[in-house]
Amino acid sequence: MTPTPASAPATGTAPSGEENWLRLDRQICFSLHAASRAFNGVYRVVLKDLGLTYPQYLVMLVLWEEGELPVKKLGEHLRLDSGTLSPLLKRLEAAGLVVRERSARDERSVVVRPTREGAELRERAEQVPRRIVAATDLDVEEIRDLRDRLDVLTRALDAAAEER
Amino acid sequence: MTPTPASAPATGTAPSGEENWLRLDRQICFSLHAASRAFNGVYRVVLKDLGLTYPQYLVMLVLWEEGELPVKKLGEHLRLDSGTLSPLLKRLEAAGLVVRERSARDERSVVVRPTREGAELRERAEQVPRRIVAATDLDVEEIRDLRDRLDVLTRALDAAAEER
DNA sequence: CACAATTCAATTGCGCACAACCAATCAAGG
DNA sequence: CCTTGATTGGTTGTGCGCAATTGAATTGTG
Repeated sequence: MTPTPASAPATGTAPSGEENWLRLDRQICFSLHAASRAFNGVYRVVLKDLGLTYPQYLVMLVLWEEGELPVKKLGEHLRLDSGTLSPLLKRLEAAGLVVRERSARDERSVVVRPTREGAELRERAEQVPRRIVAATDLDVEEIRDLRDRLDVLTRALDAAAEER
Repeated sequence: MTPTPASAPATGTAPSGEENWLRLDRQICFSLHAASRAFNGVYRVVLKDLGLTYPQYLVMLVLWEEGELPVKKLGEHLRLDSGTLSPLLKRLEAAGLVVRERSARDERSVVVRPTREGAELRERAEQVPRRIVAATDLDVEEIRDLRDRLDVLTRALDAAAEER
Protein backbone atom coordinates (compact mmCIF):
# COMPACT_ATOMS: atom_id res chain seq x y z
CA MET A 1 0.00 0.00 0.00
CA THR A 2 0.98 3.58 -0.18
CA PRO A 3 2.99 4.69 2.82
CA THR A 4 0.54 5.15 5.60
CA PRO A 5 0.53 8.74 6.84
CA ALA A 6 1.98 9.08 10.26
CA SER A 7 -1.18 7.64 11.76
CA ALA A 8 0.64 4.74 13.30
CA PRO A 9 -1.37 3.37 16.20
CA ALA A 10 0.91 3.46 19.17
CA THR A 11 0.29 0.04 20.54
CA GLY A 12 -2.69 -1.60 18.91
CA THR A 13 -2.15 -3.39 15.64
CA ALA A 14 1.17 -3.76 13.93
CA PRO A 15 1.13 -1.35 11.00
CA SER A 16 3.26 -3.18 8.51
CA GLY A 17 4.86 -0.12 6.95
CA GLU A 18 6.04 1.85 9.94
CA GLU A 19 6.75 -1.16 12.08
CA ASN A 20 8.94 -2.68 9.41
CA TRP A 21 11.04 0.44 9.21
CA LEU A 22 11.59 0.35 12.92
CA ARG A 23 12.43 -3.31 12.99
CA LEU A 24 14.72 -3.11 9.97
CA ASP A 25 16.56 -0.24 11.56
CA ARG A 26 16.89 -2.17 14.73
CA GLN A 27 18.28 -5.15 12.93
CA ILE A 28 20.89 -3.28 10.98
CA CYS A 29 22.12 -1.38 14.03
CA PHE A 30 22.04 -4.51 16.13
CA SER A 31 23.92 -6.41 13.48
CA LEU A 32 26.67 -3.88 13.02
CA HIS A 33 27.03 -3.37 16.74
CA ALA A 34 27.20 -7.10 17.33
CA ALA A 35 29.65 -7.70 14.49
CA SER A 36 31.95 -5.01 15.75
CA ARG A 37 31.99 -6.43 19.26
CA ALA A 38 32.35 -9.98 17.99
CA PHE A 39 35.39 -8.92 16.01
CA ASN A 40 36.74 -7.23 19.10
CA GLY A 41 36.25 -10.43 21.06
CA VAL A 42 38.23 -12.50 18.54
CA TYR A 43 41.01 -9.96 18.49
CA ARG A 44 41.05 -9.99 22.28
CA VAL A 45 41.71 -13.72 22.25
CA VAL A 46 44.25 -13.66 19.45
CA LEU A 47 46.13 -10.63 20.73
CA LYS A 48 46.33 -11.74 24.34
CA ASP A 49 49.68 -13.41 23.71
CA LEU A 50 51.07 -10.16 22.34
CA GLY A 51 49.78 -8.13 25.25
CA LEU A 52 47.95 -5.81 22.88
CA THR A 53 44.38 -4.61 22.71
CA TYR A 54 42.65 -4.23 19.40
CA PRO A 55 43.19 -0.46 19.00
CA GLN A 56 46.76 -0.85 20.22
CA TYR A 57 47.27 -3.46 17.51
CA LEU A 58 45.92 -1.02 14.94
CA VAL A 59 48.41 1.59 16.13
CA MET A 60 51.28 -0.87 15.90
CA LEU A 61 50.19 -1.89 12.41
CA VAL A 62 50.47 1.70 11.25
CA LEU A 63 53.79 2.19 12.99
CA TRP A 64 55.19 -0.99 11.49
CA GLU A 65 54.37 0.30 8.05
CA GLU A 66 55.20 3.96 8.48
CA GLY A 67 58.04 3.48 10.92
CA GLU A 68 57.66 6.82 12.65
CA LEU A 69 55.13 9.60 12.53
CA PRO A 70 53.58 12.34 14.66
CA VAL A 71 50.47 11.73 16.70
CA LYS A 72 48.49 13.92 14.37
CA LYS A 73 49.28 11.76 11.35
CA LEU A 74 48.69 8.62 13.33
CA GLY A 75 45.25 9.87 14.26
CA GLU A 76 44.45 10.57 10.62
CA HIS A 77 45.35 7.03 9.64
CA LEU A 78 43.16 5.58 12.36
CA ARG A 79 40.50 8.30 12.51
CA LEU A 80 41.20 8.74 16.20
CA ASP A 81 41.84 11.95 18.08
CA SER A 82 44.39 12.72 20.71
CA GLY A 83 41.90 12.14 23.49
CA THR A 84 41.97 8.49 22.55
CA LEU A 85 45.55 8.24 21.35
CA SER A 86 47.35 10.04 24.15
CA PRO A 87 46.57 7.59 26.95
CA LEU A 88 46.81 4.66 24.53
CA LEU A 89 50.30 5.70 23.44
CA LYS A 90 51.34 6.22 27.04
CA ARG A 91 50.36 2.65 27.76
CA LEU A 92 52.31 1.43 24.75
CA GLU A 93 55.27 3.46 25.96
CA ALA A 94 54.93 2.02 29.46
CA ALA A 95 54.95 -1.42 27.85
CA GLY A 96 58.22 -0.52 26.14
CA LEU A 97 56.82 -0.86 22.63
CA VAL A 98 57.06 2.74 21.46
CA VAL A 99 58.85 5.95 22.37
CA ARG A 100 57.31 9.40 22.21
CA GLU A 101 59.45 12.46 21.78
CA ARG A 102 58.84 16.04 20.80
CA SER A 103 59.85 16.93 17.31
CA ALA A 104 62.91 19.16 17.10
CA ARG A 105 61.50 20.99 14.09
CA ASP A 106 58.09 21.64 15.60
CA GLU A 107 57.99 21.62 19.35
CA ARG A 108 54.21 21.20 19.28
CA SER A 109 54.41 17.88 17.57
CA VAL A 110 55.07 14.59 19.31
CA VAL A 111 56.62 11.86 17.19
CA VAL A 112 55.88 8.21 17.93
CA ARG A 113 58.35 5.51 16.95
CA PRO A 114 58.43 1.79 17.73
CA THR A 115 61.26 0.63 19.94
CA ARG A 116 63.38 -2.37 19.06
CA GLU A 117 61.07 -4.45 21.20
CA GLY A 118 58.05 -2.99 19.44
CA ALA A 119 59.58 -3.72 16.05
CA GLU A 120 60.37 -7.27 17.04
CA LEU A 121 56.77 -7.77 18.08
CA ARG A 122 55.89 -7.53 14.41
CA GLU A 123 57.21 -10.99 13.72
CA ARG A 124 55.06 -12.49 16.41
CA ALA A 125 52.11 -10.59 14.98
CA GLU A 126 52.56 -12.03 11.52
CA GLN A 127 50.31 -14.94 12.43
CA VAL A 128 47.48 -12.74 13.63
CA PRO A 129 45.89 -11.92 10.26
CA ARG A 130 45.62 -15.54 9.25
CA ARG A 131 43.91 -16.45 12.50
CA ILE A 132 41.48 -13.54 12.16
CA VAL A 133 40.64 -14.37 8.58
CA ALA A 134 40.14 -17.98 9.58
CA ALA A 135 37.79 -16.92 12.37
CA THR A 136 35.56 -15.09 9.92
CA ASP A 137 34.98 -18.36 8.04
CA LEU A 138 34.90 -16.33 4.82
CA ASP A 139 37.14 -16.57 1.81
CA VAL A 140 39.22 -13.71 0.52
CA GLU A 141 36.71 -12.67 -2.10
CA GLU A 142 33.88 -12.40 0.39
CA ILE A 143 36.03 -10.43 2.79
CA ARG A 144 37.06 -8.04 0.06
CA ASP A 145 33.46 -7.55 -0.97
CA LEU A 146 32.28 -6.99 2.59
CA ARG A 147 35.10 -4.53 3.20
CA ASP A 148 34.17 -2.55 0.11
CA ARG A 149 30.54 -2.40 1.12
CA LEU A 150 31.47 -1.23 4.59
CA ASP A 151 33.74 1.46 3.20
CA VAL A 152 30.95 2.76 0.98
CA LEU A 153 28.61 2.71 3.95
CA THR A 154 31.10 4.54 6.12
CA ARG A 155 31.55 7.29 3.56
CA ALA A 156 27.81 7.75 3.28
CA LEU A 157 27.36 7.85 7.05
CA ASP A 158 30.22 10.30 7.51
CA ALA A 159 28.74 12.56 4.84
CA ALA A 160 25.30 12.38 6.47
CA ALA A 161 26.67 13.16 9.91
CA GLU A 162 28.72 16.00 8.49
CA GLU A 163 25.85 18.05 7.14
CA ARG A 164 23.87 18.33 10.33
CA MET B 1 49.31 -0.89 -8.44
CA THR B 2 50.97 -2.22 -5.34
CA PRO B 3 51.98 1.11 -3.83
CA THR B 4 54.28 -0.84 -1.63
CA PRO B 5 55.67 1.74 0.78
CA ALA B 6 59.26 1.53 1.82
CA SER B 7 58.45 -1.39 4.07
CA ALA B 8 61.85 -2.94 3.83
CA PRO B 9 61.89 -6.57 4.86
CA ALA B 10 62.58 -6.13 8.50
CA THR B 11 63.68 -9.65 9.15
CA GLY B 12 64.77 -10.93 5.83
CA THR B 13 61.85 -12.55 4.09
CA ALA B 14 58.99 -10.40 2.93
CA PRO B 15 56.91 -12.88 1.00
CA SER B 16 54.30 -11.02 -0.96
CA GLY B 17 51.72 -13.53 0.16
CA GLU B 18 52.22 -12.80 3.82
CA GLU B 19 52.27 -9.09 3.25
CA ASN B 20 48.97 -9.28 1.46
CA TRP B 21 47.39 -11.17 4.29
CA LEU B 22 48.49 -8.53 6.70
CA ARG B 23 47.20 -5.71 4.57
CA LEU B 24 43.89 -7.41 3.88
CA ASP B 25 43.41 -8.07 7.55
CA ARG B 26 44.16 -4.49 8.31
CA GLN B 27 41.63 -3.31 5.80
CA ILE B 28 38.80 -5.50 7.04
CA CYS B 29 39.34 -4.59 10.67
CA PHE B 30 39.79 -0.94 9.78
CA SER B 31 36.62 -1.02 7.74
CA LEU B 32 34.45 -2.65 10.34
CA HIS B 33 35.82 -0.44 13.08
CA ALA B 34 35.26 2.66 10.99
CA ALA B 35 31.76 1.63 9.94
CA SER B 36 30.76 0.97 13.52
CA ARG B 37 31.96 4.35 14.68
CA ALA B 38 30.45 6.12 11.68
CA PHE B 39 27.10 4.56 12.53
CA ASN B 40 27.56 5.66 16.08
CA GLY B 41 28.23 9.19 14.91
CA VAL B 42 25.04 9.35 12.88
CA TYR B 43 23.02 7.98 15.77
CA ARG B 44 24.61 10.56 18.03
CA VAL B 45 23.35 13.33 15.79
CA VAL B 46 19.90 11.87 15.26
CA LEU B 47 19.32 10.90 18.88
CA LYS B 48 20.50 14.16 20.38
CA ASP B 49 16.96 15.52 20.33
CA LEU B 50 15.74 12.53 22.29
CA GLY B 51 18.50 12.81 24.84
CA LEU B 52 19.52 9.21 24.22
CA THR B 53 22.83 7.62 23.39
CA TYR B 54 23.02 4.79 20.91
CA PRO B 55 23.08 1.93 23.44
CA GLN B 56 20.36 3.64 25.45
CA TYR B 57 18.26 3.78 22.29
CA LEU B 58 18.81 0.06 21.80
CA VAL B 59 17.59 -0.58 25.33
CA MET B 60 14.50 1.54 24.80
CA LEU B 61 13.78 -0.27 21.52
CA VAL B 62 13.70 -3.56 23.36
CA LEU B 63 11.58 -2.16 26.17
CA TRP B 64 9.11 -0.64 23.72
CA GLU B 65 8.60 -4.03 22.17
CA GLU B 66 8.71 -6.22 25.25
CA GLY B 67 7.14 -3.75 27.64
CA GLU B 68 8.84 -5.07 30.75
CA LEU B 69 11.56 -7.56 31.46
CA PRO B 70 14.33 -8.43 33.91
CA VAL B 71 17.85 -7.18 33.42
CA LYS B 72 18.97 -10.70 32.59
CA LYS B 73 16.58 -10.98 29.65
CA LEU B 74 17.42 -7.47 28.52
CA GLY B 75 21.07 -8.40 28.47
CA GLU B 76 20.35 -11.46 26.37
CA HIS B 77 18.50 -9.40 23.80
CA LEU B 78 21.35 -6.92 23.53
CA ARG B 79 24.24 -9.26 24.30
CA LEU B 80 25.30 -6.96 27.11
CA ASP B 81 26.17 -7.90 30.67
CA SER B 82 25.21 -6.18 33.89
CA GLY B 83 28.50 -4.33 34.08
CA THR B 84 27.32 -2.37 31.07
CA LEU B 85 23.60 -2.37 31.74
CA SER B 86 23.55 -1.43 35.40
CA PRO B 87 24.97 2.09 35.09
CA LEU B 88 23.17 2.57 31.79
CA LEU B 89 19.82 1.69 33.33
CA LYS B 90 20.53 3.94 36.28
CA ARG B 91 21.05 6.82 33.90
CA LEU B 92 17.79 6.00 32.11
CA GLU B 93 16.07 5.87 35.48
CA ALA B 94 17.60 9.20 36.49
CA ALA B 95 16.26 10.62 33.21
CA GLY B 96 12.80 9.39 34.19
CA LEU B 97 12.46 7.02 31.23
CA VAL B 98 12.43 3.69 33.08
CA VAL B 99 11.83 2.30 36.54
CA ARG B 100 13.74 -0.56 38.09
CA GLU B 101 12.20 -2.69 40.80
CA ARG B 102 12.93 -6.04 42.34
CA SER B 103 10.66 -8.84 41.34
CA ALA B 104 8.29 -10.03 44.06
CA ARG B 105 8.50 -13.61 42.84
CA ASP B 106 12.27 -13.75 42.77
CA GLU B 107 14.05 -11.22 44.91
CA ARG B 108 17.24 -11.71 42.93
CA SER B 109 15.71 -10.38 39.75
CA VAL B 110 15.35 -6.71 38.86
CA VAL B 111 12.60 -5.84 36.42
CA VAL B 112 12.94 -2.84 34.11
CA ARG B 113 9.86 -1.09 32.76
CA PRO B 114 9.46 2.12 30.76
CA THR B 115 7.67 4.96 32.53
CA ARG B 116 4.86 6.89 30.88
CA GLU B 117 7.45 9.42 29.80
CA GLY B 118 9.61 6.67 28.41
CA ALA B 119 6.69 5.17 26.54
CA GLU B 120 5.76 8.54 25.08
CA LEU B 121 9.29 8.95 23.82
CA ARG B 122 8.56 6.14 21.38
CA GLU B 123 6.44 8.38 19.20
CA ARG B 124 9.22 10.92 18.88
CA ALA B 125 11.58 8.06 18.05
CA GLU B 126 9.42 6.85 15.18
CA GLN B 127 11.27 9.15 12.81
CA VAL B 128 14.70 7.87 13.78
CA PRO B 129 14.79 4.72 11.61
CA ARG B 130 13.93 6.61 8.45
CA ARG B 131 16.68 9.13 9.06
CA ILE B 132 19.22 6.39 9.75
CA VAL B 133 18.26 4.42 6.67
CA ALA B 134 18.47 7.62 4.63
CA ALA B 135 21.94 8.30 6.00
CA THR B 136 23.19 4.94 4.79
CA ASP B 137 22.30 5.92 1.21
CA LEU B 138 21.35 2.29 0.62
CA ASP B 139 18.01 0.83 -0.38
CA VAL B 140 16.16 -1.70 1.69
CA GLU B 141 17.44 -4.67 -0.28
CA GLU B 142 21.07 -3.70 0.19
CA ILE B 143 20.58 -3.10 3.88
CA ARG B 144 18.94 -6.45 4.30
CA ASP B 145 21.77 -8.15 2.47
CA LEU B 146 24.44 -6.38 4.47
CA ARG B 147 22.67 -7.20 7.72
CA ASP B 148 22.51 -10.87 6.80
CA ARG B 149 26.19 -10.94 5.94
CA LEU B 150 27.08 -9.28 9.22
CA ASP B 151 24.95 -11.74 11.16
CA VAL B 152 26.69 -14.66 9.51
CA LEU B 153 30.04 -13.06 10.25
CA THR B 154 29.11 -12.47 13.88
CA ARG B 155 28.09 -16.07 14.37
CA ALA B 156 31.37 -17.27 12.88
CA LEU B 157 33.40 -14.90 15.05
CA ASP B 158 31.51 -15.83 18.20
CA ALA B 159 32.07 -19.50 17.46
CA ALA B 160 35.77 -18.93 16.85
CA ALA B 161 36.20 -16.92 20.04
CA GLU B 162 34.29 -19.54 21.98
CA GLU B 163 36.58 -22.47 21.32
CA ARG B 164 39.79 -20.92 22.68
C1' DC C 1 60.00 43.28 16.83
C1' DA C 2 55.07 42.80 18.54
C1' DC C 3 50.65 40.95 18.13
C1' DA C 4 46.89 37.93 16.58
C1' DA C 5 45.36 33.75 14.44
C1' DT C 6 46.27 29.09 13.80
C1' DT C 7 47.90 24.53 14.82
C1' DC C 8 48.76 20.76 17.76
C1' DA C 9 48.88 17.87 21.73
C1' DA C 10 47.37 17.18 26.34
C1' DT C 11 43.83 17.14 29.61
C1' DT C 12 39.19 16.59 31.55
C1' DG C 13 34.71 14.62 31.79
C1' DC C 14 31.20 11.44 30.41
C1' DG C 15 29.59 7.14 28.61
C1' DC C 16 30.16 2.37 26.85
C1' DA C 17 32.48 -2.58 26.90
C1' DC C 18 34.22 -6.18 29.37
C1' DA C 19 36.56 -9.05 32.96
C1' DA C 20 36.84 -10.21 37.66
C1' DC C 21 35.01 -10.37 41.96
C1' DC C 22 31.28 -9.90 45.48
C1' DA C 23 26.54 -10.10 47.78
C1' DA C 24 21.99 -11.62 48.02
C1' DT C 25 18.74 -15.05 47.00
C1' DC C 26 16.71 -19.37 45.93
C1' DA C 27 16.84 -24.50 45.59
C1' DA C 28 18.36 -29.10 46.80
C1' DG C 29 20.64 -32.27 50.06
C1' DG C 30 22.01 -33.73 54.47
C1' DC D 1 17.02 -26.69 60.41
C1' DC D 2 21.63 -25.81 58.07
C1' DT D 3 24.86 -26.18 54.30
C1' DT D 4 26.11 -26.29 49.57
C1' DG D 5 25.68 -24.83 44.96
C1' DA D 6 23.82 -22.15 41.26
C1' DT D 7 21.65 -18.02 39.64
C1' DT D 8 21.27 -13.03 39.33
C1' DG D 9 22.67 -8.15 39.88
C1' DG D 10 25.87 -5.17 41.50
C1' DT D 11 30.56 -3.21 42.01
C1' DT D 12 35.27 -2.25 40.74
C1' DG D 13 39.02 -1.57 37.59
C1' DT D 14 40.92 -1.02 32.94
C1' DG D 15 40.57 0.62 28.40
C1' DC D 16 38.33 2.84 24.25
C1' DG D 17 35.55 6.91 21.92
C1' DC D 18 34.42 11.50 21.73
C1' DA D 19 33.47 16.46 22.89
C1' DA D 20 35.23 20.52 24.99
C1' DT D 21 38.83 23.11 27.02
C1' DT D 22 43.58 24.50 27.91
C1' DG D 23 48.15 25.83 26.83
C1' DA D 24 52.19 26.01 24.23
C1' DA D 25 54.43 26.80 19.81
C1' DT D 26 54.37 28.32 15.08
C1' DT D 27 53.04 31.27 11.43
C1' DG D 28 51.32 35.45 9.44
C1' DT D 29 50.92 40.40 9.45
C1' DG D 30 51.92 45.11 10.34
